[in-house]
Parts: sequence; C-alpha cells; structure tokens
Amino acid sequence: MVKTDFSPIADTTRRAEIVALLRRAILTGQLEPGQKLNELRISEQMRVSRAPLREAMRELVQEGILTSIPYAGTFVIDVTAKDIDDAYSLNKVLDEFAIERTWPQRDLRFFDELDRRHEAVKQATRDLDTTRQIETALQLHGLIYEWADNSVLLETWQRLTSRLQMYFALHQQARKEAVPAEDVHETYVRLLKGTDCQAAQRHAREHIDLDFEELLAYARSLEQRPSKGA
Amino acid sequence: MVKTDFSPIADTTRRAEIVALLRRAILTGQLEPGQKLNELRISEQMRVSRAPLREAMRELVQEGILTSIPYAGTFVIDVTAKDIDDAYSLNKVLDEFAIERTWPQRDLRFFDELDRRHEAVKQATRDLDTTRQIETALQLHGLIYEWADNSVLLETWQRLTSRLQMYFALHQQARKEAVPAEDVHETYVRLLKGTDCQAAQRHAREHIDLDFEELLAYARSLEQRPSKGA
DNA sequence: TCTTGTTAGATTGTCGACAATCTGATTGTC
DNA sequence: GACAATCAGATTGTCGACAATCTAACAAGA
Repeated sequence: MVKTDFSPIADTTRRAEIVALLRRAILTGQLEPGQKLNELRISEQMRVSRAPLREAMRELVQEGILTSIPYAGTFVIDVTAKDIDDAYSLNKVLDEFAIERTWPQRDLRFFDELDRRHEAVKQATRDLDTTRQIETALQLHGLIYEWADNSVLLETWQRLTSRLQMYFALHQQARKEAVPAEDVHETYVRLLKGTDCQAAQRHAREHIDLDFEELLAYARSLEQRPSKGA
Repeated sequence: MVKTDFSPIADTTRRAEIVALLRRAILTGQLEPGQKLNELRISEQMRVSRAPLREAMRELVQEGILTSIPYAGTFVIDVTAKDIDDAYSLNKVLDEFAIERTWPQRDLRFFDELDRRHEAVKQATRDLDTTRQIETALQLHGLIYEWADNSVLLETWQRLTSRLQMYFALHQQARKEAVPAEDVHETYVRLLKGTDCQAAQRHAREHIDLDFEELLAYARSLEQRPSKGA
C-alpha cells in the first residue's frame, strides 16, 4: 500500500482570500498606518460583496493589524515607537523560551529546514527583493517557534510576526536604497546547529537588537515631527 | 475646572453584544468543547440576523476559542491536556516577564487595586460562586499585565486568559462540590507588595503550579478514556 | 458485500437593499 | 461674528433571500 501525505486543501472561501489580500497589502505597506478602509470601495475593487469583506476585516482586527471604531470605520493600526519597543521586548522573552523548547527537539529535518530558509533569505537578498527579504527572514526566525511544539506559543509568535513584518516594511520603505547587511543570519544559524543552548539564546537577543535599534530610531524620529494637523 | 475621567461609552453594535454573549457562554462551559454552533438557530434565539452573528464568530475564531472549517461549521475548540500544558508553560514565562516589568511601576494605586481584586476573589469564594471565582482570580492575576505597560504583552495575556478561564471552568464543572482552598492568593499578594522581585517571580510560578497540576491531571484522565466513537 | 452514483435536506457562504449613525455644510438667530 | 439647529451626503450596521457546498441516506452495479 502506498502511503501518500496529502496536505489540507486550500480554503476556498472568498473571505479567506480577502484576508490574505488585505493582510499582504497592510504588511507590505501598500496600506499606510492610520489609513481608513472604505468597505464599499474595496468591495467594488475586489468584486465581492461587503459581507465577506467585513468578516475578513473582523479577523484582521482581532489579529491586531486593523482597528475598528463602531460607525466610524476600520483603520490600519498606527505604529508608535512604543509599540515597536513593546513587541521587541516581548519578542526577546519569547525567543529565549522558544530556543529552550526547540533545543532538545532538533534533528536532521530541523537542520535541513534551517538551511533551506536561510538560503531563501540569501536568495531574496541577491534579488534585491526587500519585501521578500523581510518575509523570509521572519520565516527563518519562526522556525524555532514551529519546532518548540507549543501551539499557544506558535500562535503568539504568528500574531507578533504580523506586526514585525509591518514595522520592518515601513522601515524599508523609508530608506529605499539601503539593503541590510548581506548575511546577519550566518551566526544565528550556526549557533542553532551548535551545542551551546545559552549561547544561541544570547545571540538571538543581540541579533534582534541590531535590526530593532535601527527600527526604533526611525520610529522615534517620526514621532519627533509634529503631525500635520493645523 | 473640574476634571472628570470618562470611560469610553459602550460599543452599541449588536456584534459587540453577541461577542460578549458567546464568549461568556463558552468560557462558563455552557457551550461544550467541540460543540458546533448552528448559525440559524443561534441567530433566531438572539433575534438577530446571521450577518452580525457571523462577524462575531469570526472574532472569536481569531481569539482562539472557536475554530472554523469552511462549509462545515464553527466549533468550540477542543481542549487537550497538551493545550493546557502549552498554555501553562507559556504563562510561566509571561508571568516572570510581567512581574519584572511591573515591579518598578508599582505605586499606591497599584497596591489599592491589588487589594480590591483580592477582596473580590475572597467575596466570590464566600458566595460559593465558582464561575465568578475563576473570573476574579484571573483578574487579580492580570493586574501585573495591566501594569507592565506593554500593550503587546497585555493582548497576549488576554488571549491566554480566555483559554485559561475555559479550562478552569471545565475543571470546576467536573468536580462540582469542591471549592478551592480559601486563600491561595494571600502569599501572592503579599509578595507583590514586598521588596523581593525574584521571590515574587518564583512564587508566581509555584502558585500557578498548584492550580494547573490539578487541571492537568483532570485533562489527562479525560484523555485516558477512549471517546465514544465505535 | 462493497463500492460508486444520485438525490434531498440542511447548513454555510454570499449578495443586494434598507436602516442607523456619523460628518460637514448650511441656515437662522443672537 | 459666534453659536445652535437642521439637513444632505456618505458610510457603517443589519437584514432577508439566494447560491454553493456538505452530509447522509438510498439505489444501482460489480
């Protein structure tokens, strides 16, 4: 008997596709923070009715990247320096925990996947595809969460990821030219393959630090300027 | 000039009320794990149309207490021993972090609120109102998250709380008579008022331990029995 | 008997229209 | 001119009906 592993078929509801479309638009920065989402306009553009669109928006509100005010509208979340700092500090704690849990579970498949994702980042870097670069870097980073064998932790990470991706995308948009250092993940991958768990945990912190420092500086610089409200 | 603090007015959409109703029904165990939510029936019972009900359900799916399968239905999540264990271990990590962050922020208002919530737990215990007992105990526990001044951490805790409340409610339903020890929170409150941060962190772990141990034992006993599927 | 095709019923997904609410401009009054 | 009342337009919230899909029961054939 041949045993084949089938993965679940794709969600074929309009709602699911709308969620994916909207999320992508937000996370890549096509929709700016604070921007209002006009239901009628978007539903016409997507050629769907407002019902599935509204349901999709409700999901993204709960996911934390949209915010809704009854009878006023649904908006892309505003990003403050504090939000980034909050996400950053929580991320550090979660990372430490994820590495601790993943550590004894590492095996060949883990290392393979680690290399695969690392390669994806390097490819995106070569292609100068900054959006994909952010995406793949977060996927590389997310591997420890997938292997930590803790569903609640994984969910938490996925929620956090949404925001991180949004933050970094905004950052990237701001300084269009510059491409990040060619291989900041080399050490991270090497340590995850090594034998010193604590060293890996320590590096994870510092590695994030580098990215976030710049991000925070950018966010703070934005908030220095007063908004254009007269 | 008199300065009055106004709290935001209540959400006056049906959707918000439906969310509250459904959440309460799930967290108190009125709706059992795995149970299917029939949209037509519920909408008729609540005297609302399916649109706001469906939007409300979408929110609860994202909140993690409902799960949805396209064209099949929306169900109350199933609770496994592993789920509880996952939530428990993550909770430990978050607690440690929350206490660390709250520690320097403690002031008179914090201590007042701590006493107030502690009192609420004791009151619910005297009233033998187990549902409210769980609710107030979690609110007492949530104080450190509200004072940690980290919005992402707070959101994460609130998501976790939903599940914890559900787990404990299920547990309570199983052993109807027994009321938990009269004041397991005395030490917790005292330590949070004290000067030894690490001692508080240590106790938070162990205190949770007690509750969870029993909970886990119960969940595991459930899974020992094979389900009634022939 | 097992498998496959069909069908009816129930349930979810989607749609278009109406009701409730907000916003901003306009008008009238002091 | 300043301020409150009114109104029109736009937008969100809700409704009832229709379309798409699933489930289970039944029939037909190997």
